[in-house]
Amino acid sequence: MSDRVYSISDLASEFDITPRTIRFYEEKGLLAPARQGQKRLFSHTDRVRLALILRGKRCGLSLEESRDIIDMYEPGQNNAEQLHSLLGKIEERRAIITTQLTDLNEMMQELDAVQARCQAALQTMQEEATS
Amino acid sequence: MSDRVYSISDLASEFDITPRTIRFYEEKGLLAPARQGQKRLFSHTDRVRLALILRGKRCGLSLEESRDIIDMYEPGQNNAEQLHSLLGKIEERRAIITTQLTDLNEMMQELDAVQARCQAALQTMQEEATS
DNA sequence: TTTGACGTTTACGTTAACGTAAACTATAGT
DNA sequence: ACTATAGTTTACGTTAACGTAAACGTCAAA
Repeated sequence: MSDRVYSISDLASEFDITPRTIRFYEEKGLLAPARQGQKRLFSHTDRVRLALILRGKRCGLSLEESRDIIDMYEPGQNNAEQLHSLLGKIEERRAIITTQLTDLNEMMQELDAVQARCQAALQTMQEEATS
Repeated sequence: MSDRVYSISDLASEFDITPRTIRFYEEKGLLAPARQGQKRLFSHTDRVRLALILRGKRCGLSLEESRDIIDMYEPGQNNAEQLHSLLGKIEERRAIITTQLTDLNEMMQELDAVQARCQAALQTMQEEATS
């Protein structure tokens, strides 16, 4: 377990975001870095959480959704009811992700088709030019 | 070519959105339905465009991004420069989609892992109860 | 004919996710 | 001692994507 710590600007530059963004995530309860005096000290696990938040953003998740998902990853409580609740949430999220995967694959295929048409059109123009 | 037309509430109820949302999309230039007097008349292709917008939303696209992509699907201009520009945009979007697919698959695997742990924990509880 | 269902425009309100600026602190280098 | 660099809090500003409400038109059914 590396106990390397990161300053706020370390993480900001690494993930290409602003310190303001990181403070905002803390304000919203998505991060809870340690402090040294007033300064924030980010641990390795803080860094991982930030990466998870940003991955969520790339997938179109809101910060609240990202937090919900990240919370799933953590040990959490043990009683049966909560475990069942968690399993339910996992199924919900799985359904959403499945839909997204389908949507993205469709978009990808459509882009392929458009690309092919573009290239064909350019090819035709080439031939006309050399005729 | 079915020339069936749809009212605003037809589409709103079909796609489970409000008329306000549809008017907003028109205001932003994403839709341009015909008119019969003041009333909007949506054609089949309007309906398809709306479906594309909503699919974009499910993938986390902004309305502007959705419009850009939908515009790609249309015949558009012919000159070589514009075709090259379009091919460039297609590549950009393809890269983003590829990243999203990777991200989503990662999330899916992580959900699988959490699910397995949950089920194992429940199983353990079951066994303890019957011992 | 009046009521209801459906449509319209106009315009202000709201939430999320930050941006931006002010005013301040702390510390390392010259 | 002075300055640069990096950090802090507080607070108001901004944009996207609608929600909500007001005030009105239209047309068929009771």
